Amino acid sequence: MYHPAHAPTASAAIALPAMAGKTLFVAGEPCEQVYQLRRGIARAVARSTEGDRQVTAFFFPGDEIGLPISDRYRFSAEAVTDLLYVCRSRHRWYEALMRSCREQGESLPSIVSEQDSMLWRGIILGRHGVASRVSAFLLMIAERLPRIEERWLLFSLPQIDIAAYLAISPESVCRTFRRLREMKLIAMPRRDRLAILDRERLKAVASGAAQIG
Amino acid sequence: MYHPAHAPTASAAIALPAMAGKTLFVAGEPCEQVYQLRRGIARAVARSTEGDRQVTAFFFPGDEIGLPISDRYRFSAEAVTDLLYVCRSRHRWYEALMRSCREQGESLPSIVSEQDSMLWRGIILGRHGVASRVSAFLLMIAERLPRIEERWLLFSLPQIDIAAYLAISPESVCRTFRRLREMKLIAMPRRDRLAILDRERLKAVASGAAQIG
DNA sequence: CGGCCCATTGACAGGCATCAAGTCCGGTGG
DNA sequence: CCACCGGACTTGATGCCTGTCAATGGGCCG
Repeated sequence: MYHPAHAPTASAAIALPAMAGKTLFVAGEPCEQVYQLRRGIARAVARSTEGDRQVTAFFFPGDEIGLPISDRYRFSAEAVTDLLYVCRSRHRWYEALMRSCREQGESLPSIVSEQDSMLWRGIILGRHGVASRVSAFLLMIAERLPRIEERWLLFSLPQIDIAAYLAISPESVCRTFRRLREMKLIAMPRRDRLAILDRERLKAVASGAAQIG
Repeated sequence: MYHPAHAPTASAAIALPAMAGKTLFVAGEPCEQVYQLRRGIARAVARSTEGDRQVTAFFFPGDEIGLPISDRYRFSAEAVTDLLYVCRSRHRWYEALMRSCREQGESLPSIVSEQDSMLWRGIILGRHGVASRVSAFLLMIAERLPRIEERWLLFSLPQIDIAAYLAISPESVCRTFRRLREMKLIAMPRRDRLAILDRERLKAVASGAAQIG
């Protein structure tokens, strides 16, 4: 059915749909709701003053988007694929937070999860070399992509969004995918199919220890 | 006496000293304490598997370091300059969190602060061009550096650490500083003195709208 | 005074962004 | 069913940026 994430889930609620490309909320708006993703992939988008658009995070089923820890959203959220999601009010989210805080012995998993995604992007962007960034990215999201069969994952992210996330050009993303395919580290028979063939060597590339091509 | 920052402050406690370079805590250790900085500058350091060292954040007086939202520290913390700091136990921090949460109408400023620092680094690293990164960095920290007189700030960060934060080479940091000086956007008569001479143009460079040299 | 670390400057090579075409694919309408 | 179209992906050629290496300068401390 659906599978229980680390954050408390109001599973009785009916999930709402959103089409690919739709904006869930915009940075700067007062945050009255927190969104929990049930199906599909969403992205966090930051726009600086001059049209400079960056994708700062991707969200997957189970993730909570737009935690109301501040009074306003700190990024915009958009649907990458078609989505299903549920909303909870700011107030109810806080009640759940307090409860889970007491029960789980003083830790705040939902907040850690959001923070990790930001910390991770910083660390990936801190690496030098396109191959390193792309490989690290693949290893990161491979764990969250839905599995089709044996080793095939449903990989429905446009390269454009990957490029905006990794702060490299779409052409470089494409070229790097090709090299990784040629080296048999990954397989991508179709646009939306991915398989990690050699996790160890991919890790080596991600850490900068191994070269490409 | 008791001076209400965004996070409750136990100002009666005697501040502890730490020499420049000392490690406050190491990533992965269970976090039993949260550190509040009173004086000096500290850095967050992330090490990936293979000696790859990145500075993921800088901390300034008033900041809390190592929030125990997880059960283990997610980065290491080191003193950049000589420090004064106070410690609070995990448990007392949670009590204060709960209290401030109720009083301040459901928002968590200390957590927002930590998250913002990570979000910001990601956005700065997402920009292309060394000039852009350095300028954005200067604008960001200028607001937190202690003021000596009129427009002079005490700028006690080694360029090595700036380079590790911005994920560029120390040489590039140095060259960019020189160009910014030549363009009269900033002034640095000494290693540890900084003045922002033309904030608007510096913003233009940071956003990528203006070129350098 | 000497040693060390950091900052500085120059020369050079390589990587990646950019520009420009061309291809593939799904969707739409005839 | 097919022709068309637009967006995303692919591929190649080119130039700039920036990392790297190397050497020098400068401040601090012992």
